[in-house]
Amino acid sequence: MMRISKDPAQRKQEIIETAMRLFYEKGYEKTSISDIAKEMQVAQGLFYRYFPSKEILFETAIEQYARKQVAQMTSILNTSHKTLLQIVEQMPTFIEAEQEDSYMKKIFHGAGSQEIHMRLSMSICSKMQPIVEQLLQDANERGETQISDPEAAASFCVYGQLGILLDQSIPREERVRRIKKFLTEVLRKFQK
Amino acid sequence: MMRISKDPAQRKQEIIETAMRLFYEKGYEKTSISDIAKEMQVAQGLFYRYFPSKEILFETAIEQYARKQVAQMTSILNTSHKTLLQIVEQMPTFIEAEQEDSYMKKIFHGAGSQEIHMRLSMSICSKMQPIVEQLLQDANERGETQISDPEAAASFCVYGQLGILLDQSIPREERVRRIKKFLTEVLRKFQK
Amino acid sequence: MMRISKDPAQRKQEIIETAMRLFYEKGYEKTSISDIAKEMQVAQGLFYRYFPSKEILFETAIEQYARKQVAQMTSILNTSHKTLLQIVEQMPTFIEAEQEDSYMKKIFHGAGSQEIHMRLSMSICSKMQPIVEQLLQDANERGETQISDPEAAASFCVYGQLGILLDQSIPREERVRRIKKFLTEVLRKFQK
Amino acid sequence: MMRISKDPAQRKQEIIETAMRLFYEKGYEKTSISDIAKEMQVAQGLFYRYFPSKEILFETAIEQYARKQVAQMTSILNTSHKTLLQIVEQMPTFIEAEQEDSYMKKIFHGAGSQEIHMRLSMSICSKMQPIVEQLLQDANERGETQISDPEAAASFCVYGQLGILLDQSIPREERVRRIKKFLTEVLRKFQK
DNA sequence: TATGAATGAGCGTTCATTCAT
DNA sequence: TATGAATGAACGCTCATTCAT
Repeated sequence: MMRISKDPAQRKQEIIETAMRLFYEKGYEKTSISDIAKEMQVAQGLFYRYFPSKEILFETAIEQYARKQVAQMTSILNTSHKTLLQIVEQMPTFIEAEQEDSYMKKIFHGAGSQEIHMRLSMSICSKMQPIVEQLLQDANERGETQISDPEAAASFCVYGQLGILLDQSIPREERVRRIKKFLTEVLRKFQK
Repeated sequence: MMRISKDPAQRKQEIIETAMRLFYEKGYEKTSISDIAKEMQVAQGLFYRYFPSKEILFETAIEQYARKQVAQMTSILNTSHKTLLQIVEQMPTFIEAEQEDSYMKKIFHGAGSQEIHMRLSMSICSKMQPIVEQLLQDANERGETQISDPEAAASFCVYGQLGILLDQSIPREERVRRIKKFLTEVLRKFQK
Repeated sequence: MMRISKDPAQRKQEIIETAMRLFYEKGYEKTSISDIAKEMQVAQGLFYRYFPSKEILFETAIEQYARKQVAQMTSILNTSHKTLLQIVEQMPTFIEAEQEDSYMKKIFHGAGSQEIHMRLSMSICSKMQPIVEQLLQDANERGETQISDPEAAASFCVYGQLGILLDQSIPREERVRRIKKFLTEVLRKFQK
Repeated sequence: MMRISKDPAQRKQEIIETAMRLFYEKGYEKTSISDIAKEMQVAQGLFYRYFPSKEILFETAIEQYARKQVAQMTSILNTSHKTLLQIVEQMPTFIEAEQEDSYMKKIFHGAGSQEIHMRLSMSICSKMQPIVEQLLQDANERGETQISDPEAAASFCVYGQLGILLDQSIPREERVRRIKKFLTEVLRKFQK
């Protein structure tokens, strides 16, 4: 086979993306290093120049994807001061936070490995919770709301979305709309 | 090895329990049928008289445990008519719904396979959501509350707990207390 | 399960027949003792009261079936003195020698385990060869024919049929007809 | 263990030959992949780089050996025009068509797995029949013979040899001699 | 005689990982 | 940096056979 040298960072990224796509399509355990190498048209051994093991790759990939999603979702936060209601309105949800990632487009829509789906969702949630908690505290301090347990509240705000989000019998936009509507409703009740 | 015949139903249950314990301790993929057999002091082949495959055992076990938990949690429901507030107060949570199950005692407390933990939690949540949704609808019909989207609300009530529940830096009873307190608070705001 | 006692000889025969049917349908190696027991609606352990091992059963069954077929084919021989030509005309071939055996009906017609098919054919051929050899010697002695190497001739007469017999693109009766016609033709040339 | 890389084509052939030898010595089912690997002093997993399954290896090997044998037997055919009698005289038989193949030398001589022997013989016969049929038709067309059913005749010529060939009580050369003598005798009778 | 739960050895196959080139 | 043949340890699963009842 022809030998193609690439920029290491780029190669690494290529591996992560190919792997995630396959992990999502077939599941982690059912995706072999050989599958990934075949897909990339590259020798199996090359993999071990970039990752010490399959498991590390998996963690790295999940982490990277979760981070990307969180970055997307929080992209509106730091630009200016907003009320919670505005944030709820404007913040992209899990679903909307997808863009160019070829496989990400599928992940909250159709079938695919539930395993990865869940794992990624949980990773995203655990990253979002402290961020939301801070938002709630800030709102409390601004006198905008009166929430007695911001940590618990953040848990409900973040993880509470999962039930609707994972319900694939509801159309995609509908899910987002209802989540936002519900959060808005609750929020109003917590405003002074 | 000595040959000990047992009642098939009992043997099957014994397999489920041993398997779940090991799955929880080591993870699904890292627990081999051989491990389970060794733990039971039984021939490996015996397993296949009771389950056609490891995967089926897994599904069966998760399903059984989820069902048990849900039964526990909903045990107070059918006895009499109660207000939502009473239900929230009295309903056992994930955590409290543990009793005799040798391994269940550990699962929401200490370490162990996140994988099984999550999988079980999700299974329980997906079973609880429609039940809670019905409770909310009933309360609406009784004129007790005014919740515009009971399905979304149920999602937040059920899945929303996960963030707190999974936070092992908080002591166990504390977690339950805070969840109940938060739910009660929100609920009050939705009462007419 | 209900316990049904049967005449041992009958049970043994029942096992042979069930086994042969399954061997034919699925192949020897792919048929398990458990399959046979299930098919007979009988406990697995029962098998070992009648046969010391699966392999012995197989040999016994092949032998019995081959013997039956040979008996069929040679049934016309001992009744009276006949010329070779008459014998060829009247002798049932492999194919025609089938009767009541439910599975035998299929064996030389449609699909099924080539393995058993071949094994049985070979067993039948090896039993037929010395018989045919004797017929040829007798004919020589009667002055009816002049065949220099009756053993070789018998080999060609018996095994030679296989090519046509196994050719399932030719209709069943056609195969028999052509074999008999060819043998008759050759035979005529060997008559003085 | 030392790591010895070889040319893939050569390795594949090495596997085929080792496997065939073991299949012949012990039978197909009783030869495990592990046996083959041990014999080759190679890791078991290596096998699966070359063959997707044991069964495919078997078919490949039988096919290859049958083809080789047929090529040997038909090697004299295309060089020039010959009469059937000359062909019979000169054509190498099954037995003579063996040469360098280490295990082939044994196969038509001594004991060994009847199973492989038969399977190979049948494969060779089924390949030879149409070739012989064509030879007979050509002879008919040349006016050399008058054979009414060349297909049936070919079947007898090819498969008919099996009885003698498989009779291991007769010395090897003797078997060949008698087959050729018999075929010659019959052939003469079919000449005009 | 019959049952069927239990045994235990072994098999085909997979795959993360290594290493000579 | 890249290759891909080779390793070797497991693993899920099957099944002929045994034996307590």
